[in-house]
Parts: sequence; C-alpha cells; structure tokens
Amino acid sequence: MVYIGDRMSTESDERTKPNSGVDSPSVDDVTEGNVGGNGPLKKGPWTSAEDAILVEYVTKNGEGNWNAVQKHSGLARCGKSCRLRWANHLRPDLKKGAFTAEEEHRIIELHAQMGNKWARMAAELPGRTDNEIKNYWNTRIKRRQRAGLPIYPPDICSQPLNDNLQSDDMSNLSSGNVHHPELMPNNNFDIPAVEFKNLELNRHIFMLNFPPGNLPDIPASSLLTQSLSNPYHNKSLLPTVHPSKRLCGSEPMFPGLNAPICNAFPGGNQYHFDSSMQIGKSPVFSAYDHNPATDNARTSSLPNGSHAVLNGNSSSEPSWATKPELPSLQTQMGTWGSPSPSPSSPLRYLESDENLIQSPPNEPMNSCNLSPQNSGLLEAVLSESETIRNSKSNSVNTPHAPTFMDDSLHTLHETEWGAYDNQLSPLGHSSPSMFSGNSLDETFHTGTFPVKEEAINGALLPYDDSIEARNQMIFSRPDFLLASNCFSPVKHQTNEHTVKDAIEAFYGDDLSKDCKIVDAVATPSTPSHHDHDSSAWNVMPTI
DNA sequence: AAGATATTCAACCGCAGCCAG
DNA sequence: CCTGGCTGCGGTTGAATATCT
Repeated sequence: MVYIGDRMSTESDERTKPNSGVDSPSVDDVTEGNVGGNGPLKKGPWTSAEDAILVEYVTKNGEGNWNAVQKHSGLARCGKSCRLRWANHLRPDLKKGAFTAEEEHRIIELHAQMGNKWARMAAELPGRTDNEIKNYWNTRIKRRQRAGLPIYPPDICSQPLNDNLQSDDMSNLSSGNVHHPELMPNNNFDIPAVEFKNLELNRHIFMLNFPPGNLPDIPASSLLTQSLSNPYHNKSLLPTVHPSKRLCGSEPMFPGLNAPICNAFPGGNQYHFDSSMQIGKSPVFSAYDHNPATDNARTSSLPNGSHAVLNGNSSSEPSWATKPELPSLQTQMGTWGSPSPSPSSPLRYLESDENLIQSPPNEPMNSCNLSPQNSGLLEAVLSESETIRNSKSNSVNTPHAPTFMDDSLHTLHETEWGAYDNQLSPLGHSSPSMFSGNSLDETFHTGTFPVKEEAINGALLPYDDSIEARNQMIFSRPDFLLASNCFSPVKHQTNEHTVKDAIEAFYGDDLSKDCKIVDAVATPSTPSHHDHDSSAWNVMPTI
C-alpha cells in the first residue's frame, strides 16, 4: 500500500495490522517497492526493519542531515519522518514508560512557566520527548477539565503569579506594558487558563464566605455589589463552563445571553448584552475589571488573538473550546492579573494526578468586601426572583445568611479544606467562578440540593460518612449545578423552574440539555450550629 | 458478549526560523 | 537581499486500545 496525499491509503498497511511496529521488512519492501528509490515515501507506522535501518544509519553517521537518510540508507521515509522517529522512539537515551510523579509535577511547573513549549519542556526532562510531554499534557488537561479541576495547582500558579504581578497592576496591563515574549505569547487560548486559575480562586472565596452548611441566602444586590467590588471576583468572573457550552450559537461574546438575557433584564441598557458588549461592563461576566475608567482600556488592551471570544471569533465552536492549550501563567497574569494567594497563606496542593488537596488561606480575604454600589438589569430581575422566592417560603432557606463581609467565618482548618478539596468537587472549583460573585445564581437558590454522588463523574470522595452531614450542603447555585454537570430539575424545589429557566436563559437549551440531570431532592438546609465556628466546616458538600 | 464511547499515542502536517549559496 | 533546503516546533489526526453501557 502506498500513502498518497492523505494520511494513508485504503489498503492494508502496518497501521491496520495487529502487530504494527514489529512488522517484517518484507512489508515495506513489497508494499512500497521504492526502498532506496525516489518513489513515494512511506507514511504510517514504522516497522522494526525501518527502525533498524534508521538506527544503523544514525549510529554510523550521527544525527542530522535527515534528508540524506533516505538517499543513503534506502529508507522510504522522508527526513522529517526519520527525525521524528529517531527523536521520539529510537534515541538511546529515551526513557520508556509512564511519567513518574516527579516528572509530572515538573511538567506542570514547566508548563506554567513556558506554556506549550514542548520542546523546551522536553529539554528540561531528560529522556522525554516533546511529543510525549505534549500528549501527556493534553491528556491531563482533558481529564482535569472533565473533572472540573484547575489545570494548575495553585502552588504552581502562585509562583509566577506572585513573581510577575505582585501589585495586580491591571492598568499597567491595559496600557500594553507586557511585552516579554514569555509573558505575552501570541496565544489564542489564554483565557481558559485564567479561568482555571480563577476558578480555583473563586472556589476559595466562595468557600471562605460560605462554609458548607452555611450557604447564604444572599440578596442579589449583595452579590452584584460584591462582584463589582471584590478584586478577586472582579477578575474571576469568567464563566467556567466549557466554552462550547458557555457560548451558545456563534456569537462572539456571550451569544447565549443575547436575547434571553436582554429580555430578562428590562428597564435599562447599562448592561446590554450584545456582541459589542464590553466584558468589563457586564455585571455577570466581567472577568477583568469593573472600574469604569479602565474597562475600555483593558478590554481594548487585550492582545490580538489572545482570546477567541474576545477576538470575535465566531466559528461554530470557539477555538479554545477544542484547543486545550494553556499558556504560561505569566501570561495569564500578565494579561488578566488574577490575584495570587496571600504569601502568608500559601495554598498548598498535594497533587497526585487528579487529586488536589488544598489548604485554605488561614486569614480572611480582605478582598471580600462589599460595596454598596451598583445595581442594574441583573439585579432587577434577581430582585424580582427573590421576591417571588420569598413569597413562597423561607423555610428552606438557610437561617443564617452571612455576607461576604463575614470574615468571622473564615477561620478554617486545613484538614477540612483538604478534605473538601479532595473531593474534587466541581462546586469547589467551578461554582463560584462560573458567575463568580455575581448575583444571578443567588436569585434562584432556595435550599438544599443533595445530589447523588454518582452523578459527579466518580470524582468525588465522600468527605463525611454522615449522610445527614452531606445533606447539609446547599447547592444553591445554578452555576454549580451547571459546572458540576449535575444540573437537576430540582424536584420538590419551590424554585425548580426558576433555576432551570434561568440557566437556559443564560446558556441556552443546549447547555441545559448537556447538563446531566441528577435526581436531586430538595431538603431544607440544616442550620449550622456554629456559623462562626470553623468546626461547622466539616459539613462538606457531597455531590 | 457486543457495541458504543472514550482515551492514548504515534505519526503527519504546516509553518517558521536558520543558514548557506 | 533573495531563495531554497533543512530543521525544529506545535497542532492535529486517527488507529489501536481501554472502558463503559
């Protein structure tokens, strides 16, 4: 068989054989009929005979001059193919086998520093090839994305974050003062990384403010104002739903929002959701900054091609929906300026592949301040929803509704955090960040949503054996429900329709359909007896 | 057990940089 | 300076394999 033009011919070849890779030389000779000649070059899997020829040639002549291999060795392979085969499989110094934990950690570190510079990363990992690393990374982030986990553990994130943007100087960024090529790779996939980063930050913020069992009944306005005043939230508001789901249709910005949301927010144009909307002006989705003075600058300062969405890439599927590349965190910070954890309260992650064990900040995040400012379309609708909700019943609401200012809640035990994080809860990672401090979600929440564990991808480990304790977790946030792929019709909930409708309004039916329905049963939240006691935090969400 | 779906990984492709002529 | 060849890099593909239903 002969490969012509496309990847492979229709004939049987090594690739279709059960033992491809150890084929006899005769396969090549017969099928190619051009060994050593100038005929069409073979493609596809290498045979052991070809390997032997290549190894022999390189042994004699050394690496390089790959195009000469075909001429002199008789291999019907192009120089590129020879180089690749040698570099990825035949080099004597190659390590075989799976990456060690150490190597994995190194890869994560390197990727945080370099982005998708596989060759450079490979240079730092003796015996490993760029292809190997690339494949590993792509596999890894796919897994983590599925699990709703951040790509980078914060201990890795925080280093470059702290190093590169200690002052969170967004104005500097907005003025385009980030020029270092490593900080500003021309990379279309910056934001997803930021999302994951922010996702993690938001989780911390959320958990700081709302210990499980104490999820608040927060007025929409509070969340709105919080989102607008809280530096963390301000920079962490990108929805973390998979972009392809988040973005309905082909609108470049927040397409799914256009009609439904605009219609849902009457009486103002401040937050008009259309394709020309500036991200920074969205109370819900502003991921960057809410300072009106800098909104425009920051939005416009985004590097060209830095983000498909921002670029108005209107392809049916956002390119970053399918391209998992995550750039250097330096880039992330340089571009978006997510705050890093307090140096005094380092986030300690022990990562073993998918498992993150994170210790909480041991001091209040003073960034969680409320500002009385702002209102708008969202709030109007949210208030309306709130009113409806309140008119139905207060019984399912948590009696204690801490505000974001409630720093007394913030004392946590590391072990509790660790346990929480160890569950790999999509809530933990995704919930806060999807709307990240915006208020929309809060509008719809009413009570407790115990969710079946099995719904969550098997990624969760039971924190607490007590079913009762589990049931204390309030899944009040539709963003959580979405992000965790466990959206439920929320049976028995007074607001069941509100939640689903709102989500559909925001994301479109496709997303709602995408979200796996979980047979959730509403249960009144169990009031914590230690709202201000960290011991209450061992009531962990179980999804 | 069989089919469907997901995952892995080797290999290809196109592009860009370098360099010699 | 231009051109063409070589090399390396990063993205993508798709067969093989594993896992799920």
